[in-house]
Order: sequence, then structure tokens, then C-alpha cells
Amino acid sequence: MNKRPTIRDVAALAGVSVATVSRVLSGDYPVAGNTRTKVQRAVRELDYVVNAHARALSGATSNVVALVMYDVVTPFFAHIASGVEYQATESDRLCLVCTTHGDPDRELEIVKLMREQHADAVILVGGVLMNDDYRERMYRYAKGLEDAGSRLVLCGRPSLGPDFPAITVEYDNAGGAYAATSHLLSAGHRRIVLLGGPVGNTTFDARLDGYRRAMEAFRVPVDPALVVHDDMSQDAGFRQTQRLLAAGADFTAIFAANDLAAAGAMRALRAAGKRVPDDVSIIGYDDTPMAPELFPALTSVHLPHEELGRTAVKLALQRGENSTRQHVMLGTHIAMRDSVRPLI
Amino acid sequence: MNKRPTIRDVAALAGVSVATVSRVLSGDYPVAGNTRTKVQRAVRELDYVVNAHARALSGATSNVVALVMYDVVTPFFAHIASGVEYQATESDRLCLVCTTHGDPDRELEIVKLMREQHADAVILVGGVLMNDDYRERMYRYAKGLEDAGSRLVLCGRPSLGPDFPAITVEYDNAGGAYAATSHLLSAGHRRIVLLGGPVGNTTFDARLDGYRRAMEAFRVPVDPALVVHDDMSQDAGFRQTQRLLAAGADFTAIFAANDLAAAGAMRALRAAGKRVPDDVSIIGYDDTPMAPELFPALTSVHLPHEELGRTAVKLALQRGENSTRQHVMLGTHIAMRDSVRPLI
DNA sequence: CTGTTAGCGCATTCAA
DNA sequence: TTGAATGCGCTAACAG
Repeated sequence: MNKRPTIRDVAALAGVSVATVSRVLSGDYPVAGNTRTKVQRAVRELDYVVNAHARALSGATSNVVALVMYDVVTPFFAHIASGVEYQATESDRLCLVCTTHGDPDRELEIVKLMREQHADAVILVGGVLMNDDYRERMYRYAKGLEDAGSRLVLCGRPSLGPDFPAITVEYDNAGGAYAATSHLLSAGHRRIVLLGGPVGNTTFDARLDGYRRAMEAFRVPVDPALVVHDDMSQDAGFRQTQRLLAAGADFTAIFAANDLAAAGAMRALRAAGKRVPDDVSIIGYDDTPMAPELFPALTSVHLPHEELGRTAVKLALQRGENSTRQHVMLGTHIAMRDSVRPLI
Repeated sequence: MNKRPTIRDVAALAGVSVATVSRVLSGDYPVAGNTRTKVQRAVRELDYVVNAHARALSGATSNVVALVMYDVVTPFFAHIASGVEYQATESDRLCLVCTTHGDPDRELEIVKLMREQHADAVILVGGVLMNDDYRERMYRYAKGLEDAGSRLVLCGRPSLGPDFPAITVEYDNAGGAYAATSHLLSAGHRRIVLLGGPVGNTTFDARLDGYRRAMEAFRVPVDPALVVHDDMSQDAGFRQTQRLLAAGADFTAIFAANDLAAAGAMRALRAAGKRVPDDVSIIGYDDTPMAPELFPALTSVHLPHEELGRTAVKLALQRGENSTRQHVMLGTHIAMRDSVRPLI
């Protein structure tokens, strides 16, 4: 293991000064043609690579974008991560990925680490439990990051207001739920189960809200017995549907607030001898890769996952007036498949 | 945006020297109790965080582990990434994620970037096209990384030999295929389709090999007409199965070299009016989250994804004699579900 | 166009 | 136990 060469070694071998080496390396400075080639040859000869830390210390930026999410395997997060990674690469940035598994302490720790790293941006992804503590925490994050020259991006979660020093990139969560419910309603369904998530969670609150508004628009009263809250796992979908069935609940359609719960519901329906979509129509949310694989293929609300990630990075990297507090909302659409049947 | 405070500011506020501040921050050095508290108070007061680049420049290590893979959304990669991220966090490391989308140039670029970053380890994940060019490339990577104090880890791909300066963490790829095929064979199947991947790819070559060896062990001749090669997409599985069906191929079971192709095959079977497992049994590989969601739930070869990732990080971080060229092989097992039926 | 030099923020000798 | 001084490798003035 040889000691790795520094810019001085390159300068010595090329017979020029370190400044010149630095210049040909960064590229954006006039250097005589043959000086340049001399340096480049020396670089190749020594297999020299710059020290990113020294560079970051000397200049300012670290060329790193940090991504903070619940986990890395849930398709929702994985696809957003994909968009972030893609855009980061395109912008010559590296992508640091951290997971919290829902632990606020871990999140705090990560934000601190990102300040240490001087990340260009810190992107917090996904729904949260919205309350004062959360707001306050985000405010501290935003300030701390701002001091470090970073910026905070809220991705897939609501904005904290136009004066809040963070960038927000969200999707039309409630709108998607509205569209999904309307789709069912337009097909003649009136007794529609909502398989919802934890109360207080921004993601599932918004989906419930969309459901409510669509029902209202069609002048269909919401039957509280058909609105359930649980964690959004497969098992929860299964369990809740089974419970509804056992209780003899009267419904012809299910709107599951995510695909996983929809899959669980389909399993429960099948186990009970009900056929989808003949007996019960069902629509999911998130349009995860599993949706088209289910049988029947699941109609679901499609989210612009990758676009969310890409936009988050793009906005975070764009400098200039007020670039630190923007808000964009991306659209959703229904991916129609085979799990919804018109009534009559 | 205030300028962020440095260690000097802390020292000044606490009325001590920067050396002392450095000492209480790193923790592992005797400092008088009240001096320590004075410093800590100043740190809190100023909301000071160390500059990771300055620290890395001064000391040596950067506390970063790099993960290089095809993409970030394929469950195979996502789950390995999860293991890496988990273990990295546990070892107080940050996790840098890069994707290549199969581009060797991009890979080369990433390895260079990681040398610049002085990453503690660079973990290359997943199957590759094995040839001399590849071997040579890896050798250069390993050497370059070694000089930078990093180490190269090959994860989910074969070792390049005991003398090769890299750590290898793989799973028993051929063994899994052997087990899967044997499972079908034991159930009385003899005419078994292999939905295989690109020739030359280490992952799919090994799976083909396991299939061959199992057939041989059962003294069942391999019918070349039943062995197909394609990319391992859903569509490929669909297409190839459809083609086989149209050609009137004689088979009672399918071993798909991944779950995606298995899903495609099931779709083709269903479209042709064949029932799984009544008419055709099927078994997949990778045991992705989709497997239990399919109908019928897919029996599949389960891989220790997370363990692969964790082990890669663990070995890479462990210092000492010969710690730079280790080789571990993790086991696989069959996740039994509903897509295989005993014949008779 | 090229060289000299002064930091960037921190860890780490070496003294005290 | 603490402080002063040095250097990590590089970029960015500032001269020439």
C-alpha cells in the first residue's frame, strides 16, 4: 500500500506549480495546451485523484445530497430515491442515503451528520405525524442546515407555509384519493370501504380527506362503519376486510389507501369466496410494482415517484433569490387495470 | 445566514484552547470535568458541529461506505442496500449509494469518486458479465482503492480467487437453483422448463448450472428446447412461456430464474387457460416481496439479501491480518408456497 | 499564462 | 491536564 500521491507530487513530476495542476484539474481556467498535457500525463502516471475532503475544505461545497427516509425497500421510498439518485448524478452530486425507521432521534442525528458533511441538500421523504413538535423540529433543522450552507427539502409531505425556510415538493395526495373515489362513484358504487391509515399521518389524512370530498361531491353520505384505520400493512388490509365481511358490512367497493392493504383485502375477499371485481371492486394507492402483478391486476393511483425525487434535487441545487423557500405540487393519475367493475 | 462557527469560536467562548475543544469532542482523551462542561456548554450555545471534511483531512478516515449497484428499486438490490445501510449505521458510517444501470464507464467513474472521498469501503453488488476485461478492471479498482485506504467488496458475485485483493460475500446461487430444481424433481416433475437469463452473466450461469446438476443427479436428460435465455423481465417470462406453449412444448413445471419472469410465466399460463399449480407447477428465484402476493403465492428460492449487505460492511470494516481478502458464502433456502403441486 | 502564498477547520505532536 | 504550533491537500487570491 503506497502512500497516495498529492497534488504536489503531480506538480513535481510535471515540472509545474501546484496551482497549475489545480487549474487543469478543475478545467475552468486558461492553461497552455502543452502544460495541460504534461500535467495530465503526470496525473495518469501517478494514478492521482484529488482528495475530496481537501477540496471541500478549501472551497465550500461538498457535492453531496442527502436523502433521509423511513427505509430503503418500500417501493414508495425506493422509487423516490431512484429519482433523487438520478438527478444527483446528473448534477454531479453524490447521494448519501440514510434511514430512520420512524425514529425522530435518529432523524435528528442524521441532520446533524449532514451538517457536518456540508451536504448541499437534505431531503426528508414521506408522510409524518403532524404536530407542533414536528414543526418546531423542522424549523431547527432548516435553520441549522441553512447556516451550514445546506438546504432542507420536504418531499412527499406538506409544506410548512410560505415563510418556512424549506423547499417543499409534494404530490396531490388528496387529489389522487378524490379521483380514486370518484372513479368508483362514477362506476355506480355507493357503499365504499376506505381502508385508511393512522390518524394524524399527513399522507393518510390527506387520502381520507380526498375520499370524503369525493363522497360529498356525489352526495353520498360517509358511513363511519366503512371507514377503518389501521397500519397500512398487508395483514391490516386482510384483517380489516375479514372483519368487515364477518360483521356483514354492506359494500360493493374498497378504496385501499395503499396497494399493500389492497393486496391484503383481495386475499381476504378471495378467502371469503368473493370475486374481484365481480362481487367487489377495489382500487389501491401508490401504484407499486406489485399492482399489475396481482390477480386481477390492481387499479391504483399512480404517483410521480421519480419526478418527486428529481424535482427535490433540482430545486435544492438551484441558487438565487428565494430559491430557499419554494413549493411545488405534482399531479397524480389513476392507472386503470382490472379490479374495478361498473355496477350495472 | 450566519457564518457557521468553527472550533476556534468554541474555544474562545469556553475560554480554552482549540486543542482542548478537539479533545472533549473526540472524547477519548483525559480532560478535566469542569473544562469539559464549559466546552460542551459553548458547543450547545453556538450550535456547533464539526466539519467532517476538516476532520477527514486531518485524521484519515471518512466514515463513509459506498454501495454501487445496478439500480435502487429492484428488490434484489434494495434489500441488499437495506442490509448495508443497517450495518453501516451500526458501525457509525454513512452510506453513499450509486447506480450504474449496467454502464461500466459509470462504474469506473464511481470508483474514482470513491477514491476521492476516501470511502472506507466500496461494495459492488450483483451479477456481472464475467470475462478478462472484467477481471482486469476489478484488479485496477482493488489496487486503486487499496492505495486510498479503502477496500473493495464483491457482493453477490463470484470471488476472483484467494489471491485477489478484494473481499467477496456471495450466496449459494447454484445451490439454490439445485434445490429448486430438486424440489420439482422430487415432486415427480421431469419435463421442467428453465427460464434463464443472459449467457455469461455470473448470476444466471450459476442458476443454470444448479438446474443442470439437479437434473443430472436425478438422471433426467436436459431437453435444450426447454432451456431458454432472455433478459429476466416480466415480459420476457410472458413471451417465452407463450412461445413454448404455442410451440406445443411438453412440460409440467417451470423453474424461472427470477420471480419477475415467474410472474410473467404465470400470466402467460393463465392467458392460455392453464392453471397453476394444477396444470403447471412453477418456482421462482429471489423471493421478492411480490412472490407471496401473486396468485397462487409463488414458491421461490429465498436469498439472505440483508445478511449479504451486513456481512459485506462488517468484513470491510474489520481490520487486521488478511482482512483484505476474505471470502464468505451464505446459504439459501426455498420459501414454500402454493405454486408447486406433486405429480400424482 | 504561471508561480507563490495564505488560509480552509481540525487533530496531533511537543512542551509546559 | 492544557496550550502552541504544525501540517493534512487543496483552492483562490495576488503577483509576475
